Amino acid sequence: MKEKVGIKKIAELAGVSIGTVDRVLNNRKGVSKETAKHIKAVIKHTGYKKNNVASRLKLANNKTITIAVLFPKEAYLDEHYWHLPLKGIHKAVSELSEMGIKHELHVFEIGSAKSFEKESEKILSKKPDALITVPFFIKQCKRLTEESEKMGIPVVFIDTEMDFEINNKFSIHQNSFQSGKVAARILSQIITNTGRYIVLNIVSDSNSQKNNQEREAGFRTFFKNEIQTYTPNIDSFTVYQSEIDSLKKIFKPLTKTKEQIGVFVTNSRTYLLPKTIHELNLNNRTTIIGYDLNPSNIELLKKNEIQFIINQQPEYQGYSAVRGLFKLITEEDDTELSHKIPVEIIVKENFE
Amino acid sequence: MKEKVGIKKIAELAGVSIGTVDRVLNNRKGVSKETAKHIKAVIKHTGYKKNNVASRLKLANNKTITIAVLFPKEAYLDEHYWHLPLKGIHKAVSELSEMGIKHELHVFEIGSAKSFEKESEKILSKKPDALITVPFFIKQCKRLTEESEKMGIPVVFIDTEMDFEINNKFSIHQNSFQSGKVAARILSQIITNTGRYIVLNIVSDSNSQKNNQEREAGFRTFFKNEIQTYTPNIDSFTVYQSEIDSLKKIFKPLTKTKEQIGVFVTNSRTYLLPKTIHELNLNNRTTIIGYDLNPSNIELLKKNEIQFIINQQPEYQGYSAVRGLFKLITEEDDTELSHKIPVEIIVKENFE
DNA sequence: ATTATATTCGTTAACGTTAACGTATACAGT
DNA sequence: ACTGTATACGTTAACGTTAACGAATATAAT
Repeated sequence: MKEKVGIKKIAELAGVSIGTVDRVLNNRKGVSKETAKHIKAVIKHTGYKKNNVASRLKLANNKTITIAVLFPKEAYLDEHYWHLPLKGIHKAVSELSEMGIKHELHVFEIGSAKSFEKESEKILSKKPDALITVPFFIKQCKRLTEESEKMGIPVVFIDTEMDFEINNKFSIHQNSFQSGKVAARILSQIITNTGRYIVLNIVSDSNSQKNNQEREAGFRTFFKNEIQTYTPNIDSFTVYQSEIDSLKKIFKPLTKTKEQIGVFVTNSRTYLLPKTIHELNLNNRTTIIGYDLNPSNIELLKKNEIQFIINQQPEYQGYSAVRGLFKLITEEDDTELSHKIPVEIIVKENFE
Repeated sequence: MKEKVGIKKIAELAGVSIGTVDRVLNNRKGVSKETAKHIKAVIKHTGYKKNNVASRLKLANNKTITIAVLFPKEAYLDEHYWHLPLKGIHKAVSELSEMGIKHELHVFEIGSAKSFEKESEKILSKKPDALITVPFFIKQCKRLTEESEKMGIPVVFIDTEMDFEINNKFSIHQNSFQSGKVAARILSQIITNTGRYIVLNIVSDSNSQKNNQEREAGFRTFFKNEIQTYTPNIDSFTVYQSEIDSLKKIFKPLTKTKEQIGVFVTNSRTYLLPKTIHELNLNNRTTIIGYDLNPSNIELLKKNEIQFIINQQPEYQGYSAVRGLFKLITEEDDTELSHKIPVEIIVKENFE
């Protein structure tokens, strides 16, 4: 049975008032060095831990924790992928609302680094307690983290891996390399050594390619490390979303063979492929694995025109970003702010 | 900007003291019918919602929420499956400990309905605020839910589906039927129409067979509904764990063919199979899919002697049972107490 | 020496909810 | 009418933390 020790007990043991104890706990000035040292010793000795329920009750109104969110403007749209992490953020914030926490959504244009820069400046000028965003624009994100570092504002990047190194950065995302390996494992079981493998990067203009590259690297590494018995032929293609018709050219040659085809689409634009596959009548010997449960992908999964989707649990990412930040701010514990999202495989039957 | 309305505001608006408001909120006696009605009207009108932070701060010491947990005694063992939901329970309880919540673990013998009965009686006599357990013994669980219903103690069953119907029951588990279908989907992609399918029930004496049956039913239903082009040969076998050597008899005939073999093990004892497969030299054309990430299964997955594991997120089940109960008790919201656990497919690469 | 200014600390009133306690009124029984 | 006892309510002190306010003492400036 642990003694419940609060600020009062500490004060009593140290022979000072609770006011003074509070001063050292929240390191406010006004305490002599000696007493501070003494009180700290008592605190350590008793193993005192702040009661956040009491603390937040007191602070909820005058010191609300404000979490700024900087997302692509598509987050507003119900049907869009970016809505999902936002939904998770909403959920966490509403669960914690009694603790005095709120969030403010700012949006930027996916294609415009300028708009990202502008909004991040606006956010920082408001001095939020924390920031959740997405590492799309390398240079701007670097700046942002530097600035917020100076201001003592923690930043959490979600969803995408960063191709730059910053200490003290927080990040919640799936390991792209690993997910590529998982995709390869699945396809390899189905296609085996008798079929063909195709890696498809369907890109839009402005995206960070880091994720795609890592995913492909993982995919190829799997075959290198795990498959000793044969060396499969893996062809990679990059297709711009604006020139999606070129998909036909890629798959046309395959109509002449009878082999199994395994396609690994390295991002969420997986839904752009099935039409072509269908038109070329390849659908009964093609297995498609891609990313993300956006409505289009779900639809095609249900129709069995996509066979596997790798889910990144975007809603959970937003949720745990908020939960993690709250823990960081209220108890200086950042352990929940840099975790890996498991690679989740989804098939048609997951929706039944 | 919502007006923050607390008990004080209600009192002011209703022209009574906060004491009286509190009395109607917690329906304690001592309020005249008229004033009660009036106050209730004001409450409804303002959309008042209890501040649980304040409430729990006040109540944490004298009215701790006690959650009884009745688990197989294997839950004590780190390496055992039943340790995982318990771990989740621990996590949630520790997160909520400041809110004044604790749990008490009681254990029963997996083989003994008597011990389950005995412990549940012991638990009820202690009048906990809630109970989390496992629906192993139909009759005893029925009794238990009836008794606790009378006493107003909510019960949450986790992990396993129940084959009995009780209203007002809470349950957190995976849909077995669905998981069987997912397993079938995966195997069907790999084995196709050229190979053989085997469903394996490795049972111990006393287990509820409900899960196994449902999983097999889902598995078979998949082929019935989804596969029009061929009718695969699916053989089912039941093997007692104590007579595990009989596995050899089952698989011996297959050594004479060259076909692909897909084995669906309907429970967590999947780890008992690979040895036999290996000994019969079938491992390079056999795909095994089973359940649960116990250490043995993980080991074999890493060695690629099991190819797929369906995870039921047992830790999360325990976690959300506690979270859900807390929400039920503190805000009469039971929405989080009857949810489905998604079917999660795990492969070797998930561990890298 | 006297006043001004820092430094160090204790006191106290909140935050919103709870419930024990106290008080006022009504109504019963004698 | 008088006492006893419900009944209906208000008052108040907690829960643990926070921080504004003020008091006391020390140090510096004149």
